[in-house]
Amino acid sequence: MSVSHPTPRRSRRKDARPGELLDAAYELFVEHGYAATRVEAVAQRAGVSKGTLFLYFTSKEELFKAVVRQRLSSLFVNWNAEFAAFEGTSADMVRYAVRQWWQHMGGTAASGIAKLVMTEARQFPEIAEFYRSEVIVPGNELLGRILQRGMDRGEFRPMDLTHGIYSLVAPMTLLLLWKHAMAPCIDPQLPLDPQAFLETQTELLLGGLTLADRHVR
Amino acid sequence: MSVSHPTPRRSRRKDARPGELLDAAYELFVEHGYAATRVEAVAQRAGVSKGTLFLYFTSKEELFKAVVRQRLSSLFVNWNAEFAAFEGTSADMVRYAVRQWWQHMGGTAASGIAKLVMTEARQFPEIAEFYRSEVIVPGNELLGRILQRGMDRGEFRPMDLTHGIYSLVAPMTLLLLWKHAMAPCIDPQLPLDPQAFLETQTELLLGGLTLADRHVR
Amino acid sequence: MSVSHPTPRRSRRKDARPGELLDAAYELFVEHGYAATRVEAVAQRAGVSKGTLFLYFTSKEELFKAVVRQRLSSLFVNWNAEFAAFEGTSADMVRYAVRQWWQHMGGTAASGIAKLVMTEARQFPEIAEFYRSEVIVPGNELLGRILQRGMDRGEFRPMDLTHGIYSLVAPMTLLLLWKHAMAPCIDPQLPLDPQAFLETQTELLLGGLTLADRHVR
Amino acid sequence: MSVSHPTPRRSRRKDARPGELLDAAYELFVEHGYAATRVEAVAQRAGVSKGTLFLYFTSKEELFKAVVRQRLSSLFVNWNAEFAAFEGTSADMVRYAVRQWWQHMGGTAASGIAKLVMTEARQFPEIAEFYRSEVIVPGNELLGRILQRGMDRGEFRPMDLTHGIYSLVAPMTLLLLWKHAMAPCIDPQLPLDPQAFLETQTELLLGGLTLADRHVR
DNA sequence: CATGAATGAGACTTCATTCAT
DNA sequence: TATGAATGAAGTCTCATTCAT
Repeated sequence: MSVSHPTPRRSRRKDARPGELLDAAYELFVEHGYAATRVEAVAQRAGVSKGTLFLYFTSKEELFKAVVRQRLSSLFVNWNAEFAAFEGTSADMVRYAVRQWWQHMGGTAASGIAKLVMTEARQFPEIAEFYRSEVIVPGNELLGRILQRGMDRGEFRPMDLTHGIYSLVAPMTLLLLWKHAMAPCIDPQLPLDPQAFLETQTELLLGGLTLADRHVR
Repeated sequence: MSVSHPTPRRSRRKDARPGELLDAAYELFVEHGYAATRVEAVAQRAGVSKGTLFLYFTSKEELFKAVVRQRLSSLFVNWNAEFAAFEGTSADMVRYAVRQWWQHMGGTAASGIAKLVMTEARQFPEIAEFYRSEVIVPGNELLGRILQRGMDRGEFRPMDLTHGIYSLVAPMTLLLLWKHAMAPCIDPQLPLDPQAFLETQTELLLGGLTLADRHVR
Repeated sequence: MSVSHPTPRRSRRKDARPGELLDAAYELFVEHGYAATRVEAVAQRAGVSKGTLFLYFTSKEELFKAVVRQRLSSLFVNWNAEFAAFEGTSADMVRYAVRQWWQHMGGTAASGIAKLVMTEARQFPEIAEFYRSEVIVPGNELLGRILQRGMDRGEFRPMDLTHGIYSLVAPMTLLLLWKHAMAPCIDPQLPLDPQAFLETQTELLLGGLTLADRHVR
Repeated sequence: MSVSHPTPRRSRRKDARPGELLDAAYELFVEHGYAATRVEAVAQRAGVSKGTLFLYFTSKEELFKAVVRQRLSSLFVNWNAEFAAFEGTSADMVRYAVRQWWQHMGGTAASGIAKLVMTEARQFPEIAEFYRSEVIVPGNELLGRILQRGMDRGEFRPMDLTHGIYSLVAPMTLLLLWKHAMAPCIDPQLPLDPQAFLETQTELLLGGLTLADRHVR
């Protein structure tokens, strides 16, 4: 409202634009879904006109794909390295992985992407495929390596790897949905503390996975 | 043009119309989402004209709500009674509940409703509220009663009830999403046997929940 | 302006619509060209709304192609038969052909099509090809047959058939352009009586084509 | 950023700019028509930015008119003088005129202007009027003078001057259209050698026009 | 009841034109 | 003078909804 600095209407900042538009689009896509989001609203939120948006993205669909790409890229870039160098029990490794996930994905804006993909995957097979190869596959492989390490080292009991992986994925997925689909509508009535739930759940799973003193007696 | 004898073809099954429309709408809404589903396609699939649809549903939105309502209603009608009379270990009760869920919800066409609610809840708060009161609350209460019973009877160790409930809900949710959001796009590449997964997961949770005879089974 | 008969706004006449739209579109396309013609204007002139137009033609481009197709089709349907049965001098046959052309093409609304094709052929190769195969080729063949007949019968002197054909085509083309491109803009200042010109031109050509008493002495 | 020595690159050929833009615009207008030509494409082809174009031409329409004006101006500048001094038969004069036309108009890039006028005259009456006064009128008068000379000298038989003129104009017009409207689309299938056709056509007309020594040549 | 032709608001996208730098 | 980012009016097309038959 203050007109102190003469903010130029046509500020020349071509490099900043795409990011601003992407951010605006992300929020609106997550909130309203692809179809119900009007490109004009995206432009408006980014502080530019309709036409400007099309200067950077050739179509609404391209904008959408760009949003997903931007938010997902470099999600698993250095994770693998980190885990390769991990020293300690495999149980701690699982705990660490879950905590990392919350810090870099579940608890961040990136989580909205998951809801977006769930919601629109069927209309945009390209997006689904991208999500599969960029998130699901590397994520599953990472978790799989941890579980395998545990079995190899005699920390975890033998198990079906796929089931083990999805056991870890399930609570994460639940939280993503909760956060973006249910909570915004009915939040105060069904509270759920994500981190506490994640921790409890992890321990519960580890209890089932670890050999511990199960067969001791 | 000739109206010689009263052709009963037209009035074939007037009363069935709303149901046929609801079925057609359900399938299309699940497959394409609310926005991408055209009312004309619904009418066509139901074998009537576009105009006829508006004879039974005042608007697309009403049609959508009717679909959700129809699919959710009477989902928990007699479940509670069944469980109230249950005799046996609480672990078996959990196993039974999970199996029932698969039989009546997860494994059936009704499961699409979950995807629908996830995807459209934000656009239709009414739907979200309806889902909450008709599915989430009764479902949670049911599971809560089972877990409480287990604790009361000394079968399960003390736990935070909410977390326990969601531990059971998580794998179910994962499966619903898998089925309706990811699988249709990327199925063959990431196979997951739902029932086997459910069973494994249940046992894993029970292993963590049960107190005493952990290593017995 | 008279409201004698209660003309129903939504008169049900699905079969009449395409023709009305085609007529309206024809006039506007000829007058303003493809790009400068707005579909809404076409609809308006046909007395319907924008949406109605798209009920019958999937796009502006399809509408355009339909216009051309409709106006060109059946132009050469029975001409050939007529000419095959012609008896008389080949010179009379040429005169007859030119007169027929004026009656069925040059002097009618169909002539606007020619201008349309000239104008838009480059943006619509499909149209150009259609015009070639439906108009140019059959037209040229017809004229070619007449000239060949004249040569075979010793009425015309030997000539390059292609040049002969285009000699006949040239004045026709000039008239088409005159009518649709120049005349509407600068008419009163450069008068040209089409039929008289055609006749003069035909006789002039025939004078050059016929052997007559050229080599008599 | 450094302004050490005055870089003459930018001011390379300021004065050439309008000409380059006009050339680029001419080509694109001929190729795609007025509406389908984007000013950005013109600027790009001229090697400048969109903004620069508007420095020289206030609007797309002005650019178009400038193109036509430039190409038409000085087309008939010294022709008349040339013909006034002509010595020889009037038939040769006609042959010479036709050949000149091909050399300076029909066979050159200037011919595209005719197509442009044909296609866009209705949208730009100003252009039509300009074409009339700059091309049609002087052209017709020139041809008219030649024909009149022929009649005055007893070389040509009496004729309607207007018809005579258009008899000469017709094949030229046909060629222009052929070149710019049809040939680019359907060329290889309907070949026509312009110069040979022109010559044949001219002789044919002369045969009809000349009185006496018809059979001499 | 049923139909389906007709409507028109609204969405995406283009592109001539402007203007701060 | 030159740039090119930004604008916004205008155009094509979609689709939920209406209504005469």
